Formats: sequence, C-alpha cells, structure tokens
Amino acid sequence: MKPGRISPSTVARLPIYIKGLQVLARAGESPVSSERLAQVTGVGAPRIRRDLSYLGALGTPGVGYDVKELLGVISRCVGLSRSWPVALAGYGSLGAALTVYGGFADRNFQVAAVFDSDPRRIGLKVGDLEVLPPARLPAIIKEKEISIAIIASQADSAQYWADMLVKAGVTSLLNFAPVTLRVPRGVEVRSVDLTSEIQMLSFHETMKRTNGTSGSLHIGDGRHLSDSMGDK
Amino acid sequence: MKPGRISPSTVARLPIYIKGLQVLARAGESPVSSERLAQVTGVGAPRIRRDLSYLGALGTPGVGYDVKELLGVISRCVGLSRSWPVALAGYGSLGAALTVYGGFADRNFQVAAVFDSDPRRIGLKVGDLEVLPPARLPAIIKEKEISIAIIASQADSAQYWADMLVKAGVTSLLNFAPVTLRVPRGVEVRSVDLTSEIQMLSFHETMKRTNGTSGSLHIGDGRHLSDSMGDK
DNA sequence: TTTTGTGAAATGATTCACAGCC
DNA sequence: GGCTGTGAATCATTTCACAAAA
Repeated sequence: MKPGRISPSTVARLPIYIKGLQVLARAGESPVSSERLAQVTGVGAPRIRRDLSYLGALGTPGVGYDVKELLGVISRCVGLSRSWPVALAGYGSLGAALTVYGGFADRNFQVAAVFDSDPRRIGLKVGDLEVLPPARLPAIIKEKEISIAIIASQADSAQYWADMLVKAGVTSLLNFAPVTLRVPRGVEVRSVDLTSEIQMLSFHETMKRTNGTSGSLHIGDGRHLSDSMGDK
Repeated sequence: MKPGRISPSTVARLPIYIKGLQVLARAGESPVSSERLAQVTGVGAPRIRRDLSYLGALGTPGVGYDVKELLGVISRCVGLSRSWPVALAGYGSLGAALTVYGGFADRNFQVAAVFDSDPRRIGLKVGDLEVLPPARLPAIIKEKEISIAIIASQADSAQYWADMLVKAGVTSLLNFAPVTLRVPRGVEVRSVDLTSEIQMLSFHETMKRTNGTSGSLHIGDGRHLSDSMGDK
C-alpha cells in the first residue's frame, strides 16, 4: 500500500483497536497476538495484522505486539498525542448530554465553545463556559484555533451551523442532525443518525421475519461503529 | 442480483434515500431522476440506480421515479410499515436525551420500556412509563414482544445489558456505550460511539497537518449519511 | 431526447496461505 | 513452536457505458 495513505476502512477500525488495547493494558496483558486481539475486538486476525502493518512493522514474530507500544503508536496516529478543542453547535438536551458524556472525560477532546441561536439558551453556564450566540462564532473559532465541531442542533439549522463553522475555519464536523450536509472538498463530515441506525435494525428484523428463518442471515456492514456505508 | 439479498452497503443507504425523498415529497417534487436524487443525497447517481434496482424495477425510463411510490417501497423494505416497540437500557443523560429525540417522533419506533440498575433512577417517570429494574426485563421484553433495544448505559454495564436483552429475545441492538459487544450469531449490533467518531475526525486533522497540505486528501468512508436527532 | 437498468470493467477490501523471524 | 507481515486470491462494491424503454 502507498505510504501515507491509510484506507477508510482501516481508519474506522483504529478506534476499536484503541478500545481493545486499553482493556488489555488495564489488565496488564502484554504482549498480545493478533489472534487474541481479534477475540477482544471482534475484528478478524488477518485484518488486524494488515491494518497494523500499515502503521509500520510493530509486532515481533513468534511473540506478538507489545500492548503499551501498540497503543501508543495507534493513539499518536489518530491524533491523541495532543488535546483538541471542540466546538458544540446546538445546546438542546442532546448537546447537553454530549458535554457530559464520557468521550470527553479522557481529556483528548475538550468542549471549548458552545453556541446556540435560541435566546433562552444563550448565556447558560456550561462548566466554566457559557452558551454564546452565532455572532460570536467566527472570532471564537479563530481565537481558540478550533478545527473540529459537533453539530447537535435541529435538522433545520444544521446546514446553517455547518456553513458558518466551515467559513470560520473548521474542517471536521460530527453531525447529529438528520440531514445530509453539503460541505466543500477537504472538510470531513461524520454523521450519526439515530433514525438511520434504527432503520437499519428494523430492516434486519423485517428480513428475519420475511425470508426464511435462517439465523445466519447476516445484514449490516460489520463496522462496529458508526458509518457509513461501508458503513461504519 | 440474488433476490432477497440486499448488500450491507445498500442497506446503509436506504435511510439516506428516505430522508432525501421526504424532503422532495414535502416540496411536491415528483418524479425525480437518479441524477436529482444524487444532488439531494450526496450519493452518486449510478449507485442510486443500482441500489433501487435491488428493490425491483421502480423507475420509468425517460421520466424517473415517482417520489411517493419510491418512498413507500423503501419504507416498507426497511420495516416502516409497522411500529416497533423499543427497549432502552440505561437512563442517564444520554438515555433521557434519546427518549426526547426526534427519531421517535415519527411513531415508527416507540420507547416501550426503560430499564436502569441504579436505585435512584428506578421508578422515575418517563412519559407514561417508568424506569424499571433489571429483574423486570425478561418478562417485559416477552410481554411486549420487543426485538429492538438501545443500550445507553455506561461502558462497564453495556455487556451485562446486552446479555440480558439477548437472552430475553432481543435480536437487534443499538449500542451507544464505547465497548465492543459480544453477541451470538443472528443478533445485529449497530454501535454509535462518540469517541470513535471524533477520533476519526482527529485522524483526518492529523493527516492534514502531517502530510502535505493537499486539501484533497480524502479520508473517511464516504458515507455522507447523516443521521439522527435534532435538539428540540 | 431523456433516463432507467444492467452487463462489464475497475476499484477496493478481506481472507488465505505461507515465507521468514523469534 | 508460535506469530508476524505480505503476495496472491477471493470477494464485495462502485463506476462506466450503453442498449432498451418511454
């Protein structure tokens, strides 16, 4: 494979490996074989070996991978060697839940600014921050050098926030609103949609009831996590 | 293509088509060409035509697809011709936000039972339901014939809920906890993990800063997708 | 003329299988 | 003996390009 280029499917699995390795690290289990890591992550061992080979030769034949070292390499690769300030657009109950949620507890991602256009929410305290109006967005994004933002607004204002965030310099968006965002080239969008996810599940249930009762019918993209299609 | 078999990638796009078609239907735009639908959904026109061909011949050459008819076919296919009772395991702030959210407003999915193991939460009112302890789970799942569940618990109890739900008869799980769930064959799991999603974004940002400044580096799985909930 | 539906080609991802190293 | 890393094979998905339909 071409150096410097890691395939989307592989990128989608790196967080899974991180999660699995963290569990193993806490248990003091090291080294780990691709087979063992396969048990922990649910990803096939050959895929794991190929994915890891993209990050450089990391394992020792006959032994396996050193858990701490591997965790370090993957973490660095996905950018966890630094802390990322994140902007949140939309402070409804989902936005509020997200600020509390565990993902931010690890300190690699910090909510650095919260915006909402509803006057009843502007000024609310969020930890040591407060909810700001859209007018403040461009200056704050630049001042705090924020490049990642989460959109947790209503569907009808999601594109508005996306446009404003991108214009201000944000190049990665995590969208929770149920709309397809239009963004310029070079801006990465990950969308997480409860409706879509649950529809995929009801599709699965519908197939199980319609097609024969074959329990081995396997629908779903295998990605453990959000995605795409291709999820993921 | 083999009848009865729709590829995972296609399934992941059906909700996108539904969303796009709903927009077009509200605008009274019909018929729609694959090219037009491509503009609205961000999915390529040839992919759309092939995906739709899996559902049976639906379009009229030279004209396009009838929006209402197409919406009906896809909706039926993903199981939206009936209503699905859904169980929620874990009633923390995320769980609470999910019950409020838009995804459930369309009445195809209704929260039919809420469970939590924290005594301080058991008994809380959730609409006309109340939060129940794990001991009540098996009977309720059977009684209400629930086959789809959402896990919105902490990471450390997610597997516990998954095991209990599956044993009670649930065959589709939507997991919001940042762990890889182990489930038997035939059980479908979709995982939505804020941490993973945001790590994929920080990977993107890291690559942009590391590799040349090429703005066209395209990471991510291409799913435009979108998804879920607004912030009422 | 417009647009679908689909073989055929191209691209991408996963698995196999084994040489080479510890 | 055990396990990694990887070329080759397999499998899946996407795109191309065009014949047939309206």
